[in-house]
Amino acid sequence: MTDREISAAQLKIKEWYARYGRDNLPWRMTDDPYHIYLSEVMLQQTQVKTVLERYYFPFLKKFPTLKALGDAPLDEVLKMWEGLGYYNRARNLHKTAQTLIGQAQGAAPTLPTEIDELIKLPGIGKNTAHAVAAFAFKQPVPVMEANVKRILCRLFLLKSPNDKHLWEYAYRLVDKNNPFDYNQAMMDIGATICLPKKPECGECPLEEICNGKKDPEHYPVKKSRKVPVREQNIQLHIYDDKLSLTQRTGKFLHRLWGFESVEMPQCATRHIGMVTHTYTHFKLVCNVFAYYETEPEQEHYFSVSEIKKLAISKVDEKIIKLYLHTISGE
DNA sequence: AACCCGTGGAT
DNA sequence: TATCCAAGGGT
Repeated sequence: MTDREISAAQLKIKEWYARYGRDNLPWRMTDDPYHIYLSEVMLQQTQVKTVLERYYFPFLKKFPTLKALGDAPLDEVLKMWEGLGYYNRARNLHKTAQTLIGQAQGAAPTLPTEIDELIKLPGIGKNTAHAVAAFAFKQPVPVMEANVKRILCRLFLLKSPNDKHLWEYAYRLVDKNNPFDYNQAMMDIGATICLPKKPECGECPLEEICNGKKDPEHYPVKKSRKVPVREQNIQLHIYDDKLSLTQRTGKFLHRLWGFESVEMPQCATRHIGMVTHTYTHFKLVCNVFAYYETEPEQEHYFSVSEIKKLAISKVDEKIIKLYLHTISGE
């Protein structure tokens, strides 16, 4: 594209954004870098609707500042993240807040304004660093996430480009006079018009210059993924109407409370049902067994109301639900 | 570079 | 119901 064509496209984008942009997103209406940073992390691989309706406001109410976040116990942060998934994000958020508190030496902690400093912080990759720089600090840099990626693939007929290539296109197109509006507009166009399936090219401000408008769904090529099934036996240790839960230590669902799997359930257990849960890379099928103990054999036992205070993953929530359903039918 | 890491919206 | 995939990052 020539410079003239790029300028024309930027003008179209700007005009479209003024009329159709999503102007009610709270992280667009604040200047607080911490709020913008939090939204960017929450929105990683997560839809706007989920963050907006269930997580953004409660989290900020509980942790209004970087200082409040870093000073809080990690388990409280995880509890506010419960159900949002990719829990490493919560851990890295907490770690980053603590790092910045340390660097502030008693003053109020602040986020760095430069991309090369932002990207050193855990949980901030190239895109999030660019997003914070553009949205919180008005720097003339592009973002390059799922929406922008799809638009670029269609504009320039890219089937499976690498990120380096995509960043080159993104830098060429960004409106350096209006990086905030430009980037927000690109994400809105991707989220509302340039959809993965059945994009509405007739409504798109970039239709004239788009090379992929004839067969947009061919760009980019979608990769199929197969989801292997894993079977597990879950043995509930029950003592005095309380359940034994442990805090996970591995990479998967790290630090969340839940039930451990066993090779073989002990004798004197009762099969109370099955629970399935589909993750991105595998499907879990759990056979759940109840084991009633006459004296405590595990470390921690929790009543139902005590469990509600712990951060628990969705599959363990399903197991608890099955257990409650079982005992209510007795 | 390929794989791991969660959950739910949308169709 | 099954499938895709979302404001990605870490390893």
